[in-house]
Amino acid sequence: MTARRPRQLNPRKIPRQARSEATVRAIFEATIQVLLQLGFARLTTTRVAERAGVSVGTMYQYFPNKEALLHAVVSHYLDRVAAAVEESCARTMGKPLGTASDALVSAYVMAKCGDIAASQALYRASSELEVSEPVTAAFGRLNRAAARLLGSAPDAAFEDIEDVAFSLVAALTGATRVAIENNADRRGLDAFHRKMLEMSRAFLHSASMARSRQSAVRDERPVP
Amino acid sequence: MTARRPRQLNPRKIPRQARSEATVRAIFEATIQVLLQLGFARLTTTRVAERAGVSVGTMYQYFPNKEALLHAVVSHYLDRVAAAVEESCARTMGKPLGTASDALVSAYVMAKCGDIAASQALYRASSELEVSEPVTAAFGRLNRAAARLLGSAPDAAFEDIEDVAFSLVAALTGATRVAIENNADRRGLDAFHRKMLEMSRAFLHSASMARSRQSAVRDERPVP
DNA sequence: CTAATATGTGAAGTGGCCTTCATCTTGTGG
DNA sequence: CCACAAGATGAAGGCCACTTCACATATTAG
Repeated sequence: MTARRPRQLNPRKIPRQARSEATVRAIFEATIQVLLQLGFARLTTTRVAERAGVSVGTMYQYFPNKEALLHAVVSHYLDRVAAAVEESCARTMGKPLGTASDALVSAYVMAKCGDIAASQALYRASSELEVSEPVTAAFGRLNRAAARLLGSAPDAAFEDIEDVAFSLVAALTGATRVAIENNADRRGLDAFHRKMLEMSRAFLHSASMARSRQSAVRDERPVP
Repeated sequence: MTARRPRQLNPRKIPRQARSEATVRAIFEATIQVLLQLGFARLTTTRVAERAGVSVGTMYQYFPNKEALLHAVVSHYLDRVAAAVEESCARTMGKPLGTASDALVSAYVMAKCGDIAASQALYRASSELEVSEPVTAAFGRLNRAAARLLGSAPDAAFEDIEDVAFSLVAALTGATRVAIENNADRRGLDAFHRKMLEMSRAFLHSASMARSRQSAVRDERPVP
């Protein structure tokens, strides 16, 4: 419940030389690799450092503790996904509903499937260990982007955009998670992608039509 | 990947007297409570035993290790959810597509929301700690039940029932997870429930119509 | 080139948690 | 009522991971 942060999560020191930047990158990648190969339960600071080719002490120079490490890795990854979706939404503002729907779905699915290994690894990490805050933040960004996009479609009108956007994004993100966890091969994911395009379009048209019918009865004046 | 099971997961002993059955129940409930109040990372065998009002040794008489405990709790919970959905599907076989869709969605959402606390707690646990096997099993049951249900609808025909069922169940389960994790109040969940009913109907009708159009073109002979 | 600063090292300390087992208590069949 | 089985106890062992810190090495500035 309470998003308490009893521990320091900010980097203890920021990289100033090229050498240390490479170190931090190596630690990031090592974290994902360990997560993938050994799972969260067997991810230890020593193992990550070893895999990254640095000593444990080095790791603790940039991340005050293990939790901060996971937090950083998850946040960095979610940032990229959210940014990709936001950008796609921005490019599609004002387009018809079907186009907007496709853009939203494809941007998300492709961002997640661009690096399936990383996605799988981070689903494992993000689920537990108090990293729920960056997950919630990223979800909020998707939610807002979707709501704005839907609101901008000229051929649609929703009476409860918030609920529609929430449900759509929940279905999209949740289903993608299930698909990636259960069905990692490209073929299955392609089929899944197509079905999600269809599901989103169908849902949005249905939700939009419901409004049209009602508004046509209630008041006739067109939207400004 | 490999579903290795290096550790014994079966109960070390099964309860024979009423006393011990109560003990096991108490341990189950204590596990959920600890999970909810302290999170997975701080769930320890000692704490669960303490909360259950028994000693650690007692716990180890029924569960050979911590992992087995979590496995048992998660499996038990998922069994109930899967059974509820299967039963609802069985009752709805042969009904029109819209009815079937509603039954599937409502059965799942209500099973999950019946005990929101437990659902939240178990989402935390099931994500990590090698309990993915019961999750996969339950998902498979839902998937098969959905596929059979869709196949039985007299007013629908799908060219790829497997993909449709998979995507629908993925969206349903994934979205519900997101909703429960993000949005625990009853009001929001009710709105979510309604939207999922709408999404499922819209998707299924769309997927079914696509088939109708194609089959009408390709061959005219009715399905046997 | 030298001092100052940034970065890297890894053995050792510390604490917590899982698990065991010798022993005690409670229930049951004869 | 007794003996045997089932159930319960919890202190102690052992293991393992996180984290620290005194010291070594590399880089940069002047």
